[in-house]
Amino acid sequence: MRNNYSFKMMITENFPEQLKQKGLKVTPQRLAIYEAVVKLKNHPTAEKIIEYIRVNHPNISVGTVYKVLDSLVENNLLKKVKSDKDIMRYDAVVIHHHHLYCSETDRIEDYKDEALDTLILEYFSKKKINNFKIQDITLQISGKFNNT
Amino acid sequence: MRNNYSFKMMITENFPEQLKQKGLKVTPQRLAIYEAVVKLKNHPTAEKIIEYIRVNHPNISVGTVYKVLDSLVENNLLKKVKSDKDIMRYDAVVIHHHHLYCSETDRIEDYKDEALDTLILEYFSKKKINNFKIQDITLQISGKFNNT
DNA sequence: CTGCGTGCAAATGGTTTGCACTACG
DNA sequence: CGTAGTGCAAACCATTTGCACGCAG
Repeated sequence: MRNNYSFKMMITENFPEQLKQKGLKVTPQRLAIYEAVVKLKNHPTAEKIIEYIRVNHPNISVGTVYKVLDSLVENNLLKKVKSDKDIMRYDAVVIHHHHLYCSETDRIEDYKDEALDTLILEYFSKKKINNFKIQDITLQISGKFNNT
Repeated sequence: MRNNYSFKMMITENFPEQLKQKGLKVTPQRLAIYEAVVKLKNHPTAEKIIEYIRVNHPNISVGTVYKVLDSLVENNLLKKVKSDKDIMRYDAVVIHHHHLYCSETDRIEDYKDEALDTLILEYFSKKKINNFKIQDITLQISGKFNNT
């Protein structure tokens, strides 16, 4: 977490072990679904995940996918991402980071910037908000990707 | 927009006139729905809005409420607010501002802070994001309200 | 045995859509 | 007339739920 360049690397580190630590059993369904979220770029919807795993696991049911996603989010192994649409999307990067949104293309990219975080934290260490205790600040940065 | 203390005041300014400017007809339904969003604190859901207007307008239908909300959002007279749940909520404050979230109570408060905006803008005027052109930055500030 | 995890299908619930009707220019 | 706006009810669709089965400890 100290180095920015590799903040996405930890997402695949020993997922089965993390399941065990949380008291969750290691099942083919959970492995497949987690792999789908990691491999699929652009913060997939449940639908995309189902589509992806169906190739190698045609028998995993829709209900199971939602149940697994919920339990992984609850155990902080995945994160839910709100998009402009009212469809939930999922993110395998669970450490603190921001998001770049393009409303035209529905593309969502992770954005980590510790200098920015520090700047904002410093600001709020001086300026308090009335009757509110801050726990977390996440930026939604909207704009356009340059043809990539 | 220059003075912070009154940033919520403009929301009620001559709504019928704004409708006309956008080429929308002034109807009792639109007035009632807009009034509901303004009067109801905490960024109401469609359900809360329906509940509110039902008292004085028992015959406005659910479909109409959704259609009116959509058209007002499209014409920038209201804004959609994403909450943790997958239910849409609406905000009568359409100028740029941030949100304070309390996940425990589902409370959402508007937060305007031009000094903070300036700070962040200055930061990004120096540091560019690769392949991305920023159009808007919105903060989601999560935390807890102090018993108010 | 005990129970977590799964598959399946039905149910749920917020939102949308189609269509006929109305009011107003 | 012509059309934007509305009411109503059915449809939609992402997600949830209930339940029976299966597998591992």
